[in-house]
Amino acid sequence: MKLATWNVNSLKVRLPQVLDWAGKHRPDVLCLQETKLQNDRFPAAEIRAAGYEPLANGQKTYNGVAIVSLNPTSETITEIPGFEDPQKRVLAATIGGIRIINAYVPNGESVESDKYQYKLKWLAAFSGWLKDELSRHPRLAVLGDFNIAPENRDVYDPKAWEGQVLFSAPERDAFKSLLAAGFRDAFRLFEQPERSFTWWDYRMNAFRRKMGLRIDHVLLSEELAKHCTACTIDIEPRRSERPSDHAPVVAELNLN
DNA sequence: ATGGTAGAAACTCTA
Repeated sequence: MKLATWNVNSLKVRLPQVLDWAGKHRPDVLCLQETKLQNDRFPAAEIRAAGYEPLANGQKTYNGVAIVSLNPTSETITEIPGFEDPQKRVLAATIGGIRIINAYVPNGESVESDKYQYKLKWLAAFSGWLKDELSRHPRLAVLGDFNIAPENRDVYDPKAWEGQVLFSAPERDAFKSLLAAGFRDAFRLFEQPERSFTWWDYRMNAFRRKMGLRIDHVLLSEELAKHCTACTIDIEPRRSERPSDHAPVVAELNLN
C-alpha cells in the first residue's frame, strides 16, 4: 500500500500535475493540502476519470484539504472534534482497514504573529485528537504539511533558522509530543540523503540553491511503522513548469 | 538591505 502527501498550492493550477503524478506513481492514497477550492468547485469528475475516489474538505482562496483514494472511504471527519475553526485543515477517513488523517497545520507567519499563537493552540488540539484516534485505530497514518522542520538536518541553514517560524523550539516541541503519542516519522525509519527537503521558497532561486526545509511528513503508528518498507521525497515535480513550492512524500507499507 | 515569488482575488492577504 502506497500512501502519499503533497501540498499542491492550488489544485486548480496543479490538477494536471497531480493527475500526471498519480498516473505514474499510482499511490493508493494521496493526501492534498492547500487545494484552495470550495467543495462544489472540486474536480471530482477528472479525479474519478483517473480511477480515484475524491474526498474534499475545502474553502475558497485559502487552506483546503482532500484525499484521493483508489479504494472506498468511510468514517469521514472534517474537523478536530471540539476545536472551533472556520479554516479547513483536516480530513480523516478509513480506507482498506487503515485510518488516514490528512492535515494542513497552520503556517504561523512569524513567531511574533497572532497566527503563531493560533498554530500552537491548533497543534495542542490536534495532538489530543490524534491520541483519541490512535486509541481506536492502531493502524493510523497522519500525513500532511506540518509546517515544522523537526531537526537541524531538516533545515538547509539551521543556525539562520533557529527560533524562526517553522523551526522554533515550541513548534519542534509540539512535533515531538505528536511523536510521543505513539508515532514514528516514516522518513527517518530509513537512511536518507543529506539535505532532504520537501519545501523550497519560490523566491531567491531557493530550489536551485538547495535552500529547503523538510516540513511535510508521514507519521505512522507503531503498528503501521512495523510494516513500512520505504519513505521517499519525490523532488521531480518541483523541477517542473509552474511547480508547487512543495514536493510529494511517499510511504510504502507491506501489509501482506 | 526587511527585498524576493506565487496564488487568489480584486487593488491585499497568505504562504
